[in-house]
Amino acid sequence: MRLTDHEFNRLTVLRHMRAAQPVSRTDLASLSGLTGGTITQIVRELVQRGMVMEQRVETGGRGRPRVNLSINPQGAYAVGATLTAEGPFLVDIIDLNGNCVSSTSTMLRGTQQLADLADQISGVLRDAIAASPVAHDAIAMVGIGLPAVLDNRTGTVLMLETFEPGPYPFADAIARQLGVPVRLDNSINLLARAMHWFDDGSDVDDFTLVVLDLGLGAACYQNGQLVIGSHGIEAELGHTKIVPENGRRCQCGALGCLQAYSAISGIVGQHCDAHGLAEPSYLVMRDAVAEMVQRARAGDIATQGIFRRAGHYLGIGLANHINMQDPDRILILSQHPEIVSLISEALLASLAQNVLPHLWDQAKLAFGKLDALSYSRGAAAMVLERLYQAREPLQQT
Amino acid sequence: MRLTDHEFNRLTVLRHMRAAQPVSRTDLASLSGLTGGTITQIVRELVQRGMVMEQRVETGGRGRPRVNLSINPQGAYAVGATLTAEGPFLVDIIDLNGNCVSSTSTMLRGTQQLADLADQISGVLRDAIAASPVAHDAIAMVGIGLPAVLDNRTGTVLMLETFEPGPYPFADAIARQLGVPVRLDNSINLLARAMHWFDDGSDVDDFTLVVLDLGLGAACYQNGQLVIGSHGIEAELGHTKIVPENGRRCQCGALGCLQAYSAISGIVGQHCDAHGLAEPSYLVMRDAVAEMVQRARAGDIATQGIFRRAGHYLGIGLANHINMQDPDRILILSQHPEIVSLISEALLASLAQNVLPHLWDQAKLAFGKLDALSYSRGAAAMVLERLYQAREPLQQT
DNA sequence: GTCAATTTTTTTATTTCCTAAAAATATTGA
DNA sequence: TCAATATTTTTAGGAAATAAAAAAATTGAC
Repeated sequence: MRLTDHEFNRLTVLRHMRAAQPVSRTDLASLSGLTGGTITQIVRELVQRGMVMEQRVETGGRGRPRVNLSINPQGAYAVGATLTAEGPFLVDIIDLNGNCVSSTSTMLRGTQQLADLADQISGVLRDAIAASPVAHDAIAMVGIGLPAVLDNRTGTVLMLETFEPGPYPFADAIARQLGVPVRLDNSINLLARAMHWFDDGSDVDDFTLVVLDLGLGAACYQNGQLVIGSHGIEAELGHTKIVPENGRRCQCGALGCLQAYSAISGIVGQHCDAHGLAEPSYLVMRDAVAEMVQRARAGDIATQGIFRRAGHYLGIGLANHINMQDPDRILILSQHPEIVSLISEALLASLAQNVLPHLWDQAKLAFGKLDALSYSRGAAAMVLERLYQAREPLQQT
Repeated sequence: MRLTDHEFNRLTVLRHMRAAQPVSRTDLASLSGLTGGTITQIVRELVQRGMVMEQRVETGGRGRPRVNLSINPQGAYAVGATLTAEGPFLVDIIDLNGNCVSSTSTMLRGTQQLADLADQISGVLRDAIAASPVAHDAIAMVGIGLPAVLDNRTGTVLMLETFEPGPYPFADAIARQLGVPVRLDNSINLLARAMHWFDDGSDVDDFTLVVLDLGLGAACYQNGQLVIGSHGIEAELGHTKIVPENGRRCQCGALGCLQAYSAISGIVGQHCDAHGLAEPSYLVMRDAVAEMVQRARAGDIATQGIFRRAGHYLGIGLANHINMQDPDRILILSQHPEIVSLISEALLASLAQNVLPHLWDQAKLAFGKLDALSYSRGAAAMVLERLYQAREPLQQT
């Protein structure tokens, strides 16, 4: 869906305001390229809706003093929720600056019915909102992230592992029970949204986010927009093929997937292969890799080799992506910085070797720590983007 | 550069007109979602500019008869030119329907100076236009395709093999000498533009074009726009890495590139490796591969193996792309259908094996023949797109 | 033949939203 | 007190969309 010029301008103004806040109207005009009159008009609307605050400023110089504008964190709240791979369902209530006001984690009852899952989630959300200091009608929208194949425009879940296959109108089901609009997206897309909206990514319009966790996923922004393939699926970096012959078997059934070498599950899996152990379940995978980190640090050559290979192959996978797409920046996120530090040397060498010379610049690459809140912030970012596009007032209060 | 709403609407109307011509205003309104009044206004401008013709229609039914609209092929002409990998410089003059009016091929004098190349090209273009039945001032614009790294917004060449490195303002240099606006793009991007504007791709807004020739290239359309990375380089499918260890050396210097296995140069190269021959030059590469085709057809197991591997690896490379980007369609073009038919079985098997099940559908894939005119049609398409965005009259006649 | 019915196209009134320029506002320093 | 100055708002004007009314061009029934 193409935004109208006006929607686009409004979003531009808000994005500049977020990045530069507090900032005057005049500065916003020069940042955005719009005229002062237009800024006045757009800002007036945002102030009336309670999303933006004004604040006098004593400049000391001559002339009419500027009025600084900033996002009003209390202007509205978004609920960001995530179903994690390991089970707990996280609910955070986020203000307009991306700060968390309240946070809960709930273990859901096992089920294979998407309808049942939606029911449970509705209940958890209702409780979380009730228990929070935020009034129910100050919640503008709910954003939910799922590790699923889904259509984020309609909020329909197509495929969620261990559940009966969809399509199921997940967002609608929850919205009906909760009485608040609900938006849905894939977990990794949410992280990318969080980067783009709240973090360093906010001034970068073309970047790729790589998440090195139990699995390996990626999401791309291009021209300031999340790239969504024709099936609405995130970039499946983990299932690109790195080893063409006799590769390791991946959970997806294919052979030689990057994930089977460079994701945590792959790293642990290779270790188990070498020692004739059964691969541990997801629940203890993090413990297993922590032990491998110890070994590698203690000088275990074989284990070091596994990490080195993980870095080398991840470099190939990323190089392939860079050669195809030429993103401006790449950000690798992980919950486990110690893993990143063990693989980064091989990764950089592999990138330098495999990316086309014109396309390679080390400054492209950055590493970051993934924390549980990022998902919720992403869900909130998705909601904010939607809110800012809309023109209705936020609250009925 | 974001189009304004009006520009976008104008382009939308023209695209629908092209695809459905001849077509009435009313039908255009429902196709485009715009109101009749808007269509009247946009079409009036296009008719005044001479780009669209009206034609009465006897419907037989009741009511005011519809007036059919179609693109006026003689409304303007675009020059499409290409510097081919093997040397000849092709110049075609193309009408607004993409049909070729006049065609020349010239061998340029060898040089390493981009300025010299631009001079030669200017001369050839001037002669080609003079020799054609089209008046000089009916030429609205010149589009040139180069197998180069370049910035297509500014018409600057950054890197063209065997030439001194840029940046060099190639388009400006030619435009100054010729007195006609000039646009530049990468050759493979041009092919994608030709597909999107003139051919089957015109109703598909997300597709990937793969060109299997001496090298191996690709270009992607997403949301009806050519995807251009942050360096303006086309998707370097040929330099994605398929063999992670001890792969063949590629012209780019790296090891294990897809191009070293699945491009014609790679196919011939593997044959030479096996027989201890020196790799032939680009000029006789096509003869060499033709001989290999004969051998394979005659039952030579080793040669068949090379083609099979080419297909298998191309399948992996494409699967990686599909898993990352999820394009709606994939079109594989080649000048040599016989090569495609030798590799297609292995290619399809490899795709079926390596693409994630949700993303795979055989209908996605199509094969086509690449003819020399396609490049020029692409150059013309680039020019037309630009023309349609502009609002000045086409000609000074 | 005339005219009601019908379909297509154009016109008109209205709205939205931008820009440029003028006006208003709010402050400091001479 | 007011000139100077910087910021913001207002105003007038224009581009381009929509919805609805009007106009145009034809057929078929009587």
